[in-house]
Amino acid sequence: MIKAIRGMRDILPPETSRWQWVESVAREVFDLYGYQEIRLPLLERTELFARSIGEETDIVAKEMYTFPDRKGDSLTLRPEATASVLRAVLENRLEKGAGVKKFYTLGPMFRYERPQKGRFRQFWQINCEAYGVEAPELDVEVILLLMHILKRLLPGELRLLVNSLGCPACQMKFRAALGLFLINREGLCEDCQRRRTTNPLRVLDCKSANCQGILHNAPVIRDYLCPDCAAHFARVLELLNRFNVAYELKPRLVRGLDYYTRTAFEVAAVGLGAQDAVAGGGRYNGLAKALGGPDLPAIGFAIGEDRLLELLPQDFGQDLRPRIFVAALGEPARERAFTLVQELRRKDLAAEMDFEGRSLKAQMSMADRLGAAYAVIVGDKELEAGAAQVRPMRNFASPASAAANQEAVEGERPPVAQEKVRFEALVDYLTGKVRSEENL
RNA sequence: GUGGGCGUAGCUCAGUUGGCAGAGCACCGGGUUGUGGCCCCGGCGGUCGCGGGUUCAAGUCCCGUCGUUCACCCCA
Repeated sequence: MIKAIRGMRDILPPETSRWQWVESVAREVFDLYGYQEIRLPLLERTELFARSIGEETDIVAKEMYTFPDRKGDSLTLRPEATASVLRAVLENRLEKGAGVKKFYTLGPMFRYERPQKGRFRQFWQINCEAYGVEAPELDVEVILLLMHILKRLLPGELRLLVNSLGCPACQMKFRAALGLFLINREGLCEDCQRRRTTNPLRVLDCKSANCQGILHNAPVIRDYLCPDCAAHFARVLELLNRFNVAYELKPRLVRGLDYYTRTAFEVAAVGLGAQDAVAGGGRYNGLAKALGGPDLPAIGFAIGEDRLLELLPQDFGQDLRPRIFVAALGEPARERAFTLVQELRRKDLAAEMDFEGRSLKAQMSMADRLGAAYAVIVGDKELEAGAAQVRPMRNFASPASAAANQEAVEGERPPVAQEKVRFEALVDYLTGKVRSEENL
């Protein structure tokens, strides 16, 4: 048997309905904040990611699905969406004009990593990007939007972590100071000794307790922010306070992509294991220019949809149960039932029936298992009488009442209010019943 | 890329010192010549991940390999 390749999984029903639910909520909130959807190719020129994410990052250096196409051009399955969105915006001149330009997109990303809890080689992101405005109000609006989506979906506690990474000038000063600090430190773990040269910022959020101890007196980026960056960050925090958004200042928060500037944030959740970041984002004012475009302020975030789904309660999702199950006995009745099912569906009522000529008992059992609200029974007797039996199916909701019922009637079938309804009136009768119940 | 755990029925898992491959759930049928939840009876269902080796005999021991899972690393 051929199986799915490593790190790639099938998302199956009923799980898919939970995904649809999440996506519909996200779309609603995006609408509310004035964001418009943009749909993008999954493949881009390798150069796009190398230049935007950073040659030295792990993502580019060892985690991309990169291969030559038939012509020999180097292509890459997108490892993230930001670079693609910006490319599309610049290519189509969407940044032109006054005001903030707001976009969202969602879909699969690809990274060649070792799979583990909450980490897949194909994973899904819900992505938000806003361009053209430098004001800290936009930073806050984007964070509010993110928290809005998450709070509508998740009952559990979320931690919003916030930091400022400054502008390139601040970063240069800070890197120099950090490098100086690290160069004389003894006792850093093996990884950090490597990071010291490859990616010094990463040393800051090493998980080793030992390293954290050593880093206790390390320089903090906040002390290296230029007056503009400091003012921007102060304003962001002030507004978060004003809107009662709980956050934690995390001076050591750095992000894995080189393009971030100023505001950086992350949302962590409990219950996800080691991969506890549900969403992350920040400002990336320099990226458009780095890609050969204009000077374009930008900010955005990505939600890890797979991880988000992991946190959702099991009963989240749409009700996919059919309203009506039509049980038929004998060939003429099946013929009638098939017509009835189509008529119900034309009235937008979910209806099902059996095509295999199974016993009435088996069909009733199917109706129950599918969760139908009503079973319609059609047999020779009903055809002759010109009226079908309509049986409400949800009388025995709880196992307790089922047991009580069983004892009460002692061997006899529990009394169910089963009605005879003439075929001509059946569709209207059923639509009426179901609609009135749904409005309760 | 590194380290540990685990691969047996559709699912969750048992399987003793190597000796006839099991249970629960699910599914199908019957208990009711035409009525769902519970209960009772019966049935279907297996390349024991794959390849090699040791042995009279391997799900069990050995080697390899693939997958999976958790952690490191990294990130959503």
